[in-house]
Formats: sequence, structure tokens, C-alpha cells
Amino acid sequence: MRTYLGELEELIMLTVGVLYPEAYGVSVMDELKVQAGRTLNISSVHSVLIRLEDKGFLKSYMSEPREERGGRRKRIFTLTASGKIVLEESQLLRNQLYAMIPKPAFDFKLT
Amino acid sequence: MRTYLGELEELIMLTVGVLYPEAYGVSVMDELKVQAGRTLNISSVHSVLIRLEDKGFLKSYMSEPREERGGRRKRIFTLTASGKIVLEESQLLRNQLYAMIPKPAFDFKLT
DNA sequence: TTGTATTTGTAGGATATATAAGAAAAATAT
DNA sequence: ATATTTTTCTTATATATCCTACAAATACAA
Repeated sequence: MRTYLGELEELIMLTVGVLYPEAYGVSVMDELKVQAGRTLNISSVHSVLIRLEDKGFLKSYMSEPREERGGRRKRIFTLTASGKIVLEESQLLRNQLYAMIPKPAFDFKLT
Repeated sequence: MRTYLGELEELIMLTVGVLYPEAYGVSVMDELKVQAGRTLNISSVHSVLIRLEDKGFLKSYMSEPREERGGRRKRIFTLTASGKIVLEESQLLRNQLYAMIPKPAFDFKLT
């Protein structure tokens, strides 16, 4: 199986980290809207969360009932050790490449 | 059209920046192998380069013939202004999210 | 002109991303 | 019990991205 993170997969993993320990489908969707300005269907978020859990980058458990009005139990997601490693590695790689770009190639005025 | 960069698209754009002004299919493939340890088919690289040019994030021109043994002319790729902007924005967003992750969520020892 | 090297280009399949419509579950309120 | 709320889960469909295999073009050498 491929181990590279898709672009949305990585964003959602970061969001799960940010929301710790309250990351579940709807909160992830809302946070992505706030932080990234990205509007996603709840089904899109769910399918990515499940795929990431299948890959072993996230784990989940069903939360206890809440005090509020109603609603099904939330499935709370957190990062796994391998998920954190993959996140760190991809971030590190891009930062290294970014630092290696010669000035002229990235000078806005010249293009 | 969607403006988000795929994971490989972003890596390839960074590599085009790093190789400036000598980025073409084969050099991008080789550099990705060296820098990222990622083995890619030359066709994969080409299709991504072309897609990025269609999106307006890269531009290209055909180089002059070389002195060496043989071979078709190279298509040299460089970043466009909008390509640089997209690269910067996606990097910034992830760095921000990364910084927002609370310590416990990212403590290796606790997971 | 035939051979060899190098690179681009074409075509199609596999995986990832995205939307929509709705069923099912699990909780509280009335 | 019945209604209402919130969320997960399922199914279907469409498009974008990623990947592989192979064909075509372009250069120099013999």
C-alpha cells in the first residue's frame, strides 16, 4: 500500500492534531473551514478519516454520552505514533526543499 | 477548476525550484530520488509537469540541442508567479496548523 | 541510412478527492 | 411512546491525481 499522504489527508491529520482531544467528523469539518477556508461535505471528511485510520495514521474510539440535547456518540480521532512520524517527515522534506530553492527561481519581481 | 496542489504536484514544484534553471523531466525525477528517496516513473513526472503547466503554476520552453551523444530536446520548466504564490500559501497554512497542535497530541512518549 | 541514446508524448488503469441523498444510531425533551 | 437533535454510517456517482507501459520524436555516431 502507498504510504504517502494525500494533500487533504495531511490537512485533516493536522486538524485532528489541532483539535486534540476533541477531533471528530463535524469538528474537523468546521475547523477546516475556519483555519483553511475550505468548505467540505461531511461525507468527504468521514471517508478521509476512515481511510487514515485504515492506514494506521489515526485511531479512534466512541465517546461517552454528553450533557447536551441529543445526538449519536462521537467517534473521537487522535494521531497514532506512525501518523505523527509521517506528518513530521513530510513537513521536514518540504521545508528542506524550500530552503534549497535558489534566490532567482523564487524572486517575484523577475517573473 | 480546483486550485489545491496534490502531494506529488507540490513536491515536483519544489523540485523545479531547486533545479532552476535546469529542471526538465529526467532531472526532476533524479532529484526527487536523491532528495526524497522517491522512485518515480518518468511518465509520472511528465504527466504532473504538464498538468502543472496547464494549471498555470509552471511554464516551459524547448531547449537548444546539446553537445552530448544524442537525445530529444529538453523541455525546461520554471515556476510562474502564481505557482510561487500557491507554494508559499500551502506551506504557510501547514506551518500554522503545525504550530497550533497542542503538546500532548504530539508527544511521542505518550502514544 | 541504420543504430543508439535521450527525452517527450499518448493512452489507460488505479487511487484519492469530492458531492449528494439518505438510513441508522444514540441521546434528550415532551 | 413519540419527536427532535446530532452524528455516524452507507451507497452511489463524478472528477482529479497518481502511476505504468509503450509509442514517437530528436539528436549524434557509425
